[in-house]
Amino acid sequence: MPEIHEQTQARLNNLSQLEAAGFERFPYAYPKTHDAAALHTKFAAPLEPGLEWLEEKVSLAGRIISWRDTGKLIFADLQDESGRIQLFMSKNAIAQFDAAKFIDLGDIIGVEGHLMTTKTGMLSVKVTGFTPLVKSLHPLPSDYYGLADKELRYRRRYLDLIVSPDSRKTFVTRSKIVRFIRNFLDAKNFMEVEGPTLQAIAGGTEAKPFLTHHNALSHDFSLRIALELHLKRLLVGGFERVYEIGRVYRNEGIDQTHSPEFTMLELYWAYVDYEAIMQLVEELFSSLAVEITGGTQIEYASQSLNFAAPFARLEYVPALLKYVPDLDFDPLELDKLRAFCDARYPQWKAVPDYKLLDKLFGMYVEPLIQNPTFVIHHPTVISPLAKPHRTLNGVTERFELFASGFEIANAFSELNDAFDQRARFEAQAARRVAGDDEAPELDEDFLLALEYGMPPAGGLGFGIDRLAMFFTNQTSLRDVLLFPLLKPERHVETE
RNA sequence: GGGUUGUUAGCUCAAUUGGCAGAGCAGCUGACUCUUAAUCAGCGGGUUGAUGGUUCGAGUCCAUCACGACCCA
Repeated sequence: MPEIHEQTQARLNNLSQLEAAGFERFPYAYPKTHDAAALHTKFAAPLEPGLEWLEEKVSLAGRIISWRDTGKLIFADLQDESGRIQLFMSKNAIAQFDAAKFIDLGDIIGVEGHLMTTKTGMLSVKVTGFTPLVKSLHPLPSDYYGLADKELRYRRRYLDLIVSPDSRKTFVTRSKIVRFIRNFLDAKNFMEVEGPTLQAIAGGTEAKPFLTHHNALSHDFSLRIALELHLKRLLVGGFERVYEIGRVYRNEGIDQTHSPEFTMLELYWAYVDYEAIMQLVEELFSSLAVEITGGTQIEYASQSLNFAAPFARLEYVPALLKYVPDLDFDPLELDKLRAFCDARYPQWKAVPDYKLLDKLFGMYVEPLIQNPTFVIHHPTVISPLAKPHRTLNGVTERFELFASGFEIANAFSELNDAFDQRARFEAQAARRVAGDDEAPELDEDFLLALEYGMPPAGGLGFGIDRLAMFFTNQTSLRDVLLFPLLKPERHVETE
């Protein structure tokens, strides 16, 4: 049994006192008529001092986050989802006034009364009756200092949300972003669908999957690492505009831009190519910027980023040639690239040849990109699901949107040549056999679908979380995830 | 995986060279009918993340471990 802390005991005693005064311990409902923000909107400051609107009957419910007892008059602040409002509790207006001293900071209570202003003109609820709804058995973090301990903020997000209005606002904005995207796509006649999260073969990108086991089927499954391959099956099935917003899982490390579980959006649009998707992305992101921030110029990590369409374009291979020092040959000749890198970047000896391209791009080009920019025409070897470029050799009709030095979207004209796709899967499978545990195994089931014929299509994927970082000006992914993955605290065994 | 760094009361933080573990808020008792980080008087509250070591003496030094943060790969 955990020891009962002094402060918890005091609150339990107060709960008993409230019960003795005739209050229920755990009431079932409370009839709210208003919330705090609506009242502040209706009665906007500045207000005259000493007003009293007897006819403005209100009832509110929320958490007590501040309590100033001056004897026969108590001022308290009530916080509900919308905001805060001051309670004015006068002994001669409340029958149960003496029981109010058993209310603790952090308790959730309901109040009824009418509106008034104080001597300083502050809008308050003059309380005529109150109902304790639930007692908080622990003190809240200081309302003044907030919750500074990041670990505690992540582990007990509810406390962070109670005491940090900024944190609460971040998650409200994130929700708005997702809603805006859904409305945007629904207006363009995209259909939202849901693919399986438990998959026999986790494909659609290269990442190490989480493994799990289904008992009744007696088979191991992977958690999905992307949404791609099942959405494409739906194009084969005849849906022409589909999207999914869903959680994907990648068994990799955690840092400021990576989380083992995160939310992706992928969409597929039949009969268009990557140019149409680029226009869609420009329209979506610039209108999203306006929706969330009021304009296309957004502040992120002390830079100003311009999300006004059209976005700049930067070709992948020419960018490498321009920005990688001493690179004076076609980097698609991987043998030469290997020798070049072995001489200059010995730390990459273990990096497979084809990944050197992205290593160089990440080192020399990505950090240069601040304003939203389409990087286009990625090499085929790093784009196993993208259609070859219709005129350029060795590259695909692909683009990635970068901003502030990192990727925020990835899209291409989708490969629908089943033979080409099979060859690229075989190359991945060969790497898997050679020990690359991020390379997926050959997905025969998906190839069969492609063999029935997938219409030409453009596809797009982006991480909702990283997008939320941009539009809430957060530099850590954890701060836009309500419950970021943390290692469980190890409690010392008592026996 | 490597480097740096953090963990002290419910919360936010102190603690000099290794020398009695402290403050503010929160809590408890009392006062107070216009406060808003309310104020005033008094009182409690600690396995200094864990384990071991050095030492007359460890929050402080050393080792290992746990959980974070930041930087790098």
